[in-house]
Amino acid sequence: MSKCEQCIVREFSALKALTKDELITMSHCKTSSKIKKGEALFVEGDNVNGVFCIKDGVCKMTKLSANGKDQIIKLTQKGELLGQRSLISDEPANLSAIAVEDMEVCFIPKSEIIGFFNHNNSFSMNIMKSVCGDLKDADDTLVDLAQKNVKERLAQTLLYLEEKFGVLEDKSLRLQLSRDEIASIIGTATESCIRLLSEFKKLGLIELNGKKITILDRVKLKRIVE
Amino acid sequence: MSKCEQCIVREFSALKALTKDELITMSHCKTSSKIKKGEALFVEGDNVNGVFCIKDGVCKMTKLSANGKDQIIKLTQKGELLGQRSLISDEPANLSAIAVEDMEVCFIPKSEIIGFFNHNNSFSMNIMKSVCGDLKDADDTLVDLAQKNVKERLAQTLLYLEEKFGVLEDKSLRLQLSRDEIASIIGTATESCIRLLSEFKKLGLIELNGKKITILDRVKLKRIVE
DNA sequence: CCCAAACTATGACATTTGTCATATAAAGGT
DNA sequence: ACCTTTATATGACAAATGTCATAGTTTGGG
Repeated sequence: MSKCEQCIVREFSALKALTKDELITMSHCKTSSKIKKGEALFVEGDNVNGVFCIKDGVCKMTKLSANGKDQIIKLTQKGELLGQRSLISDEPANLSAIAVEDMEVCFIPKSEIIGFFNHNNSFSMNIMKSVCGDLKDADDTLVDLAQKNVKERLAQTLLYLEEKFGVLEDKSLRLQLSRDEIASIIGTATESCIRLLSEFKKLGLIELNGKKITILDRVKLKRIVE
Repeated sequence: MSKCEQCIVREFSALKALTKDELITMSHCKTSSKIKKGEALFVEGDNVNGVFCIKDGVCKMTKLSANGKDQIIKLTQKGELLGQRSLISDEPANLSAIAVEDMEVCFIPKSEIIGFFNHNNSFSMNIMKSVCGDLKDADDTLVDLAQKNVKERLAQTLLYLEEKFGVLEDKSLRLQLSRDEIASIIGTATESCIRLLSEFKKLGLIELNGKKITILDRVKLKRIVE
């Protein structure tokens, strides 16, 4: 059992407000696990009963639409927490969390979090700010989905993936998603997504190499987004 | 200056957790005002510095898109609070709040709310649950925008307007929005919205009389939504 | 009461996007 | 290493949606 004190999650999440004593308590009640790419941390409707800390890897938060397609609502990575909303609302998960890379996570039971919540004002404030940040992001995404066309949304998503997850040594996007997953972020058919990626490639905006995508012309992509 | 104790907002919002003493304190620091249809309570980027209680009327929360069109993110009515997210995040408003009916509101300054927040656990929990509810709604709307077509979204919106705001004596929707506003909820061009309303009318699903919309066939509308 | 401005309605057409079919390429299990 | 499955790619076409034009209708201010 490793200590929570040095954990990357502490550095980037609401957990940074915890005291040394609280961290020690947490070290004793947490459970660590490894999740393989494609596996679910939880799915819509599950009672999560706690919060996950992502020590490594990336997962997609998805929701199944009536038409049978999954929509990706959010990508969550190393250093972030999962399941805060369910915990506060005291409701089953509204979204599924599926690993898009192999992950390492810790699970902290609800009772523990509630305890910190009630005794550490700065911790509860952090959690609330994080939920508020999610709400702002969701509202912004909602406007883009309603008002931008597919091409604009694709350009925006490529820039977002570069900004949030960075690039590899060869300059290609670090987070490698399938065409299907990219389509599921921008809310379009897989074929439309593939077609537009080909178009961007022909225009010299990006380079494609299997799953590797390299952004060649940020300025023109930004111009497409507007 | 009226008392807050009997106010409808207390009944339906996070304020129900306030004690008698807190309500009295609030009565003394609140400011009431009337907002005419079309006027703004606040706009994107404003420092709101407090929370609005809606005593009467309805307002739309909108965000301006890069293409110059407003997107309606949420409709808020009598009994609800406004501006919670900005207050918690300590950020300028992400959305504008514009009256779609004449409104009566009270404004409670930030300092007051923060005070309740720090001393009344059940109040802060209520506010958090309310923000979490907004997040869930936003995520759900996001999936609908991404995966449903305009016809499905229009049918869904009509049913939603009936459910949330009810009907008048003549069975028409109580909340009367312009075609432009309806289009701005479902994220489409005004003309498309008008065309589909005409189509629904021809199919006998609804009746149109100026701004009045009457739902005639809930079952078929639900079938369109899926 | 009248008039300008805003809203509603509809046609014609262009553009965007989705669907189906098919071919090739890549990935993963035994 | 082989084979099945899955992912990527592209064409052809249909359907959905946006845009522009125009006309009738309603609304609100003076």
